[in-house]
Amino acid sequence: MSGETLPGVDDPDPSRIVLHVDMDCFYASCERLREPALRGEPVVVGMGYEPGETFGAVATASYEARAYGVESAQPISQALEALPRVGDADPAEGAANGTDARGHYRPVDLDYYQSVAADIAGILEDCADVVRKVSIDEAYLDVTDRTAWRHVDGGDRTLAEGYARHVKGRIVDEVGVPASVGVAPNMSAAKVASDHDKPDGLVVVEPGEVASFLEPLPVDEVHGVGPVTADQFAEMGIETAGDLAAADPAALREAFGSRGPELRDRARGVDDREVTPTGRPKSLSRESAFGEPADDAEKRETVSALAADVAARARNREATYRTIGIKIVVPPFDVNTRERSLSGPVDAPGLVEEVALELLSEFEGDPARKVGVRVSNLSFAAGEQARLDGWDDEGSDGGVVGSDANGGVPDGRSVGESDADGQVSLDEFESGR
DNA sequence: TCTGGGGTCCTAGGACCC
DNA sequence: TCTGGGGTCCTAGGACCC
Repeated sequence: MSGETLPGVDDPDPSRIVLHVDMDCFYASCERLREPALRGEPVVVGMGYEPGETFGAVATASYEARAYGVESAQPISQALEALPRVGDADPAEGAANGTDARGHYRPVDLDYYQSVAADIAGILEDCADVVRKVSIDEAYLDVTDRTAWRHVDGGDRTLAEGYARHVKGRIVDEVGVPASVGVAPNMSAAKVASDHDKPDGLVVVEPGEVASFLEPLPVDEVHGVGPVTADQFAEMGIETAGDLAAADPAALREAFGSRGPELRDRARGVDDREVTPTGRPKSLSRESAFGEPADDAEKRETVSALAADVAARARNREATYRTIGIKIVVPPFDVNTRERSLSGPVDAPGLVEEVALELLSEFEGDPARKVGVRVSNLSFAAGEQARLDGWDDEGSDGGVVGSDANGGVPDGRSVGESDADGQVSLDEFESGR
C-alpha cells in the first residue's frame, strides 16, 4: 500500500464524468403527455386525492402552479386557496392570488408515470455504462467512457456538455417530457448542478471548478442538509456551502457524528462514491392516512389491508422478509414504530397480518392519524432460496403448513432455520429476543 | 405550513456471546 | 460475586430525500 495519494485531499479520479438527470415536475409532465391541452397551464397532481375533493397533499406542481404559491407536500386544501380549481365557482371575493387564475388538479396515476419512466430508463441505459436510478424521476449516469472533459475547438464547450445535451434531447424527442441535467466529476456536484437551473436546465461543472461553483450556494442546497441541520449550521455561523467547506472537521464530527465531515466534503466538492447500479430494495412498506383520527376497528381494518398489500408486493417481487413492522402516528403527530424479527425469511401474507395486528394492539385506545405496515430484512435469493423439500407444497401459495395456538395459519412457502418438523408456528418464527 | 407516501441511512441502548 | 473488552443483532427513533 505504498504510493497512495494523501487521504481525503481530492477525488481519486478527478476526470470522471457523472450526469445527474432529473425530470422536471415529472408527474405534471406525464399528465401533459397524455393530455396536451395542459401544456403551459398550471397543473397540480395530488396524492390521496380524488377529483373534486379537497383531501390529500400536493405530489407535484407544474412551474406555472408554483408561481401562485403551490408547493409540493402542501395540503390540497391550501393549494386550492392559492390556486382555485378550473371549473370551481368563483370565490366570493375573487381568488386569494389576486387574479382569476385557475389550476388543473389531477390525482396521482403511478402506473402511468411508471410506464413513462420505463421509456426514459431505456434511453438512459442506452447512454451510459452504469445507471443508478434513485427514484422514479431521477438517475445518475457514469459516462466517463462515453465522452470527455476536452474542450471543443479550444472554446468554452466541452464534449461532455454536448453529450449531456444529446441525452436530454433524446428524452424530449423520444418520450416528450423535459429534464434538467447536471454534469460534474462526481455524484454530489452533478446533483447540485442539475438543481441549479431548473426547469429544462443543463449545467456543467468542470473538474477544476467544483469548489468555486458550490461556494456561494446556501448550505441547504448541499445534498443531505435538511431543515434541522441547516438550523444547526446557522447557529454555528454556517450559511453557505463555502462556510461549511471551511469549517473545522473535528467540530463537525463532534456536533453531527460521521455525517458532519461527510457533508463538509460534499460542500468542498469532494465525493468519491462510485456510481453503482440500482440495488435491490431493503424494505417494502405501505401506509395510509385517515381524514379523521381512526378508532381501533378502523385501525385494525386498515392495517390488515396494508399488510395484505405489502405481502402481495413482496411476493410479486420474489422477496422474502424476516422482519415485520408497523407505524402508527398518534395526534398531534407522534410517530411510533414497532417491529419484530422472525427466525428466518418468509413469504407469508397471513403472518404479516397477524404480526402487524399484534404489534398494533399495544396502541389500543389511541386514535391514529395514520398507520403503516413494513417488511424488511429482505432476501432475493431467487431460485437459491432454500425451500425445505420435506414439507413445502411445491409452488402452491395457499398450502397450509401447520397451524398454531395463536390461530394464525402462515401459508409458509419459506423456511425457518431448522424447523424440519413440519410445523410452522408464529412462536417458531419469532426470534429469540 | 399542521403533515402524503415510499424509501434510505445513522445512532444509541440493551441483550447476548466469547 | 465481581468483572474487561470486542462484536453482533435487535429495536426505536430521527433526519433526510423525492
